[in-house]
Amino acid sequence: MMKMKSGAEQGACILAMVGTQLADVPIKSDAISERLSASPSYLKKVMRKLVINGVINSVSGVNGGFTLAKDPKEISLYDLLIAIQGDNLFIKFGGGLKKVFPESEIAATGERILQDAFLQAETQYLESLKSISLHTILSQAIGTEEYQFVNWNEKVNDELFNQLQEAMSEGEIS
Amino acid sequence: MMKMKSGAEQGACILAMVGTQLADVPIKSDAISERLSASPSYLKKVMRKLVINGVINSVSGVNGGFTLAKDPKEISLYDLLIAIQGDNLFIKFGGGLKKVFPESEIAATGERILQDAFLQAETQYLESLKSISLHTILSQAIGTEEYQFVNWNEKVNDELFNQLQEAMSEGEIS
DNA sequence: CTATAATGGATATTTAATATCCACTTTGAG
DNA sequence: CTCAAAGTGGATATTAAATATCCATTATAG
Repeated sequence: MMKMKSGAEQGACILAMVGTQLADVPIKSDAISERLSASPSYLKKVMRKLVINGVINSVSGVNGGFTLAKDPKEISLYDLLIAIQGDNLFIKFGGGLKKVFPESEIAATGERILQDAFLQAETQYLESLKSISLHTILSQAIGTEEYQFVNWNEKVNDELFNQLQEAMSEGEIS
Repeated sequence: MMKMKSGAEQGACILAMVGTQLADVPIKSDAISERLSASPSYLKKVMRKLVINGVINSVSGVNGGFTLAKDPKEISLYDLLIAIQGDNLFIKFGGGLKKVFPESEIAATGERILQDAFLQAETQYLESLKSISLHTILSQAIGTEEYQFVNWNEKVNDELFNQLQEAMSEGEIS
């Protein structure tokens, strides 16, 4: 089975599907993994991360599946990334400098400076991602504010997307 | 042999040693790997990355070793990270969305938005790291501007660092 | 010429990410 | 109440990437 380059990209695709799914019909994980040609069991674990982090909701059983847990305007790339990657995202500095300068304050001071610097950088990174919401991405890409119009659980006619695109390029400017 | 958590931390330790080495005596890679209790051959490859990226210089042969390629004020954490990690640092988005919305512009537009957003975030991250120089870290941690005073190729008396610390805490404020 | 140190390629090992399998729980329908 | 469909969770397997080793080569000083 083909491997996704990164869990984050997979997460983005998941949100694209959950976010465009008809609001009252939960999307099944199998529908997503099929479309992404991704490992069904692993994809479920990825989706679970999104559930645990409050990005999507899940319901078990017949008619079960996944829905967005919040308004798409309240779901940012920050939320996506934190949910998928947790704190495994960035460089972590341990106590390496202690080997260079043992038993003096030099190592401790140095590490503090390093940690502050990277924390600062990480904060900038994450803050930047907070400004892009799922709503922004979907409405811009699809060209309409009513993007919850697909039932991915059924066979999807991909031509529909083309028609939509054409209609948009004539009518309104997104 | 103990493994370093991350190449970046190892790189920081390397720069700490090269940066405090007596200016006219190149430091040998074996002196560094011994002190860091790191794999000598792998550490050489890490150092090679720093050489290739213009952070340090190398000389082969007897009396050979490594020296800083630039003024410590001109070496930033950005330089370190780029040298060590290259472009493997961040999330990369491939063409995953094309599976969700095939053959329409939706995927292309979506990916462009995502890529822009992450590029923006990465830029913020890296720019932030540019503001911290090796000079800043060493002078702050050690407490003096004359930090190129160690010959790591010889047996180092670690007590010296403690004495230095004490002298600093009496005399000047760093 | 020789000893020392960095370089580079091929390969091995280890770790983390990805994937699979299966037993379990939850839910709605009949 | 039972059954089938769907998510959950744990144990484990596979794969890819990072780390490590080995060894032959090149560069340099004496």
